[in-house]
Amino acid sequence: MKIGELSKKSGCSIQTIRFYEKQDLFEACNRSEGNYRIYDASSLRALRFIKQCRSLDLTIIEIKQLLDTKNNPDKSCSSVNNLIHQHMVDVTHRIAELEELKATLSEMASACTDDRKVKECGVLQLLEE
Amino acid sequence: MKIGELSKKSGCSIQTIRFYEKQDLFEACNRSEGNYRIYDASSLRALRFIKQCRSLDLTIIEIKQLLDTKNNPDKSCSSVNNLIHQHMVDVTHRIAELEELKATLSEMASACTDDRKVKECGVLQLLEE
DNA sequence: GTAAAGTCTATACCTAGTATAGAGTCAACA
DNA sequence: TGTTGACTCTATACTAGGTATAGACTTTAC
Repeated sequence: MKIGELSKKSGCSIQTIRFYEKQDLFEACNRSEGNYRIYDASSLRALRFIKQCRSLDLTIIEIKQLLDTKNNPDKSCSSVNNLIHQHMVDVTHRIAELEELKATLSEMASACTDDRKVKECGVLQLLEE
Repeated sequence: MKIGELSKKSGCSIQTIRFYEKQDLFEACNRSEGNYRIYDASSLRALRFIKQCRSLDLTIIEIKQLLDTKNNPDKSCSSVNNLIHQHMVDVTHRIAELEELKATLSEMASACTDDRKVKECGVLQLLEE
């Protein structure tokens, strides 16, 4: 199949597929006579794996590490587990930050609920502090 | 005061201050004979306002809009209130996304809690799906 | 034969800065 | 007076993960 079909089947845009290839995340594939990229079912599986990882917000570098690990089936998988665990810690931390931000924004919003003039705006006054 | 002092007093790095100036977020100031930027107390106030806004995760464009609004003290402040409100909605939305991600990661982590071989790793198996 | 759709590479752009190189300025000290 | 060191200047490149374009080429359909 050509890149357009792979794009539709995988849900990744054509540019993204080419981008992953350039990042060495996705193997450069065979080319047709006219220099078109030609993919098969295994390309689709590989791309779906990458997409799954990205949906977990793993970075491209981390995904490369995972792929590298996958190529050593007899090694320990602890690095994989650690990666996921560390990500969970990071996400938890980020949620806490955003909760704090939300509280600040909420406080801010309640400083000026009605329609005033700019010079009397409670929100702007809080921002000045 | 020179940029180094402003940097220390504001907590913004020197590069960031120059970056804000280039983005027209922060007014280009007077220069000394030797072409050094010279700031005063009002520069510090302006920079602190920007920093406060950035800590709320407002974009540079949004901050520009706020500054523009601030220059019209007799206009309505509703755009300011809307901005803060919309941001709260966005942050709430982002938190929900991250909570979902966290749940997925947690499920994933529990698929392989012990130290196995890569080919038996529960996490990698889930990632293949 | 030709038009439209698809693909190719290369490049620029996005956010909000950060990091660097290479040059100039200024104050203090010998 | 010379020089050292700290500070500042501009310009440029880089970060992450793509997205968007231009201009050329290939393939398909009528």
